[in-house]
Amino acid sequence: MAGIYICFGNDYANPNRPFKGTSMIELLNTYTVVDIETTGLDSHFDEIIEIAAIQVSNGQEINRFNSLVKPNQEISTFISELTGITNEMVENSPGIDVVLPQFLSFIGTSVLVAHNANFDVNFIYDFTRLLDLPPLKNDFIDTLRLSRRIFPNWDNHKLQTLVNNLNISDTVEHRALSDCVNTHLCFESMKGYISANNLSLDTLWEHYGTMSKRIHAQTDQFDLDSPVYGRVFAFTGTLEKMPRKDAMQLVVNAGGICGDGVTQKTNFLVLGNNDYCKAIKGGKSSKQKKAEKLQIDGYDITTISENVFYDMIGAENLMGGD
DNA sequence: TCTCCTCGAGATCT
DNA sequence: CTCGAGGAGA
Repeated sequence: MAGIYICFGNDYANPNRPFKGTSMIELLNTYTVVDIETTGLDSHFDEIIEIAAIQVSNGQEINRFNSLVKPNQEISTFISELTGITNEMVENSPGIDVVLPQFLSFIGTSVLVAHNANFDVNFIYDFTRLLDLPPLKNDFIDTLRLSRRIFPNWDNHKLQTLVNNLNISDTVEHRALSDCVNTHLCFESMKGYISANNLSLDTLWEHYGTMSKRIHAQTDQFDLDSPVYGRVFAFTGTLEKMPRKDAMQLVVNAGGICGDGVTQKTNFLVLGNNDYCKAIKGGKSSKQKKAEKLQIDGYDITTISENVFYDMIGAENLMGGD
């Protein structure tokens, strides 16, 4: 599908991990599944002992990465029993300083998929900083978050539970590559469940915030001279050339701001096809009427047609020129 | 009525 | 971390 990129993440930047990517909910077909095994839960004190990734294209695995990692500290018996990874096994394995650059090269800039993705992403992020590597910026999809939303009645949403309930396997191995395989299958299974049951991300997240809140910029490099930059947009009616949320995406990618309704802060109201309200008195939507009133009252708001909107967004943004 | 915020409860990862 | 509840402000 077209480049819709709905993110349902935090609006505020994480002060401890300023370059960390966004937790997005998007049913992508091309992504990289990642998983790590560690000596414990705390990325400040614990270390990675195994790291794996699976490159997925069109839903299918096309490549995999897998490596044990020798930590500086001893692996506790608790972790050895949990994962099956012993001190002996990692004795001759490379350190994280060797493995992490290879891993980062493998995942590139792809969107990551993981179960409780924040755990893996935070761990990897912190070790990129520790080793003075470029910080992990990849956006990511959390299958934990997705399963909680799709199956709210389940007792829990551990990977083990997903694997069982989705009839993928009986047991989970608690090894990095094995968990990647399971997470891959779980994600594909949930995507299938959504389409098979005529669900969609919009319906699943219908009451979470508002549409405009769910759309985040795909870039942090804005053209400050764009007529869109820093301006507040609202939409009314159905656009002809694209879904409204795609148009909102264009706005925020150009550094603009989207609102759901017309307020005193709105600068532009984009008029789509309003056939549906022909029957309404004056043939104008409530948003259009409100915009006209605000304009009369002296507010900086202009109603524009869909075509004028695309002109404002500008060929320089869509065609990569300057 | 709508938007923005703060806060607390509840999970999941090894 | 995520999400929803409840309050402040318009």
